[in-house]
Amino acid sequence: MNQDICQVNIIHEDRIAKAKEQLPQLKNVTQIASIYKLLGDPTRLRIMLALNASEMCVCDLAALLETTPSAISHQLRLLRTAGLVHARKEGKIVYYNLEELSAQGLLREGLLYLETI
Amino acid sequence: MNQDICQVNIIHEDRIAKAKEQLPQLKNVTQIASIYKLLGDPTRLRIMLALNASEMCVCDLAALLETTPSAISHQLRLLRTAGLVHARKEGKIVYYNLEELSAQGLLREGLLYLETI
DNA sequence: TAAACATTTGAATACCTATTCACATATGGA
DNA sequence: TCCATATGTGAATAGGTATTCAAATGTTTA
Repeated sequence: MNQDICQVNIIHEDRIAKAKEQLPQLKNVTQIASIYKLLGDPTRLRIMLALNASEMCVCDLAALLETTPSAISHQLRLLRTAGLVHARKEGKIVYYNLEELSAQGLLREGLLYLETI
Repeated sequence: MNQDICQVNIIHEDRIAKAKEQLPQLKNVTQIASIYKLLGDPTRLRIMLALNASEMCVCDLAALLETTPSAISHQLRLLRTAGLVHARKEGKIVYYNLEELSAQGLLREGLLYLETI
């Protein structure tokens, strides 16, 4: 079959039209996707779930997740840039927290999903 | 600093212990992460949102999302394997639907997240 | 000041993955 | 039967990314 964009053989124009109305702009969908993507890595998701339990520093997270502070720090930067966590510095130590009202609903739904399996 | 697993310098044992209690098993966290990851790609997320609006076939999705049926089919296979969508064949045409009670809560939260930006 | 330590950062690397392309399969109609 | 069409599939590839390693930065304390 023709590999080009499927323009000729549109099967259900009504359904396509309805979905087109309901679908957010690509730009916005991409933005939501970027949040899902951040939660889609086990290390980052564990960081988020750990911070959901308690404020923690980089070394805490490294010990808890049995990895290196460097790996944690790299991932925290991504989470921070996306506004999912924020940092609070106290002397040498940097404490990380979940950003309220950002991804907690998504985290909650993820845990609910787990219960259904 | 030592790049090995951070065992020596555990800063807040109480917080680590609390988080360790609350954190699901790595195996389970990884499974949730795999769902987020599937939603973390713009093409797949748009497929999911489109199917949330209406049942559609591969060609419909290709036309709506302005890509090839092949690309759509590849992504649908991943979504099907994960149990997020299911297929219903009718003659030549394969209709795809969202699997109820699977990722709809996650989708809803994603759209809510969009409203907060 | 010097040393120890928590964290960050940049480059390198190994792995993953989304799309494309070519082709196969399957179904319906002429 | 032959053809058009809808979908699936496998290999190849280009781009993305998580981790590691080495080094730097900033901060406290001796």
